[in-house]
Amino acid sequence: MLASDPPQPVFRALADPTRRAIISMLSDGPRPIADIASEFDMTRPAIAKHLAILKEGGVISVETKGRERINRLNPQALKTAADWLNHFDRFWDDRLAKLKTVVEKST
Amino acid sequence: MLASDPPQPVFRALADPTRRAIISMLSDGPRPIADIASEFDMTRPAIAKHLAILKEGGVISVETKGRERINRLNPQALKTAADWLNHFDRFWDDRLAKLKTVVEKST
DNA sequence: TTGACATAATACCAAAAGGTTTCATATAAA
DNA sequence: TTTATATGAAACCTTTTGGTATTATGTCAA
Repeated sequence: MLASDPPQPVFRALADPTRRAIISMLSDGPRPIADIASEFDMTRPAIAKHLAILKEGGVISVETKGRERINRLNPQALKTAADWLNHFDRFWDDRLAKLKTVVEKST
Repeated sequence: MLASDPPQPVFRALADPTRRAIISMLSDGPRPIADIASEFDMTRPAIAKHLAILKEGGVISVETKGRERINRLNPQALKTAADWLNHFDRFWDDRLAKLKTVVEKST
């Protein structure tokens, strides 16, 4: 059985390589905008736009701390996309798919 | 450790809801273009463009059969995207992540 | 061989995406 | 209280995206 289509904003957020790089970056811990922007050859407003799209997709959450805004990865949103894709894993890994079913049922 | 960024065309292919619907559709078996287009409220050329993008991403392969062109799902490309996302599963499912590691090592 | 069918190819369009620069605002620090 | 810092927000630009309609091409079938 296939998963129903996941919320569009998650896959939209994943569609850009800069945003995927930001996701990887934030998996090491939360960071403010300017800090993130310093790692890209791109202006800060451009990064801010990417962060806005990541937030729309629920991929990050933002916490204002003084004059800084801390961007924190929200991996649950990534799971939404992963779940959709993993429904196709029966095509590439039957063994693992079966094992996962066992694990999930044993919960 | 995180996966390196996967080929951009795969995630681009996944970014559109129509294309994801086509992927689901083709997971039931290969189909020609007109057949796919008949299930959407959209012209056939529009569907043909989506199929072209799916093909660029390696998500489908196309086989010409007489005057028909059969579109077939290529799940290996989906695995590329799934692999990238699943590297974050330590954030949402430690138990499953560990189990997968065991399974992969036992190969 | 003529006609119907499946698709390709082209031209065109509006809106969204991805970037820039410039300016405004709020907080921290001297 | 000034000044520097971190960010927001607006205006603008170019390219890409997602769609249309129209026309052309190749293949099957009567």
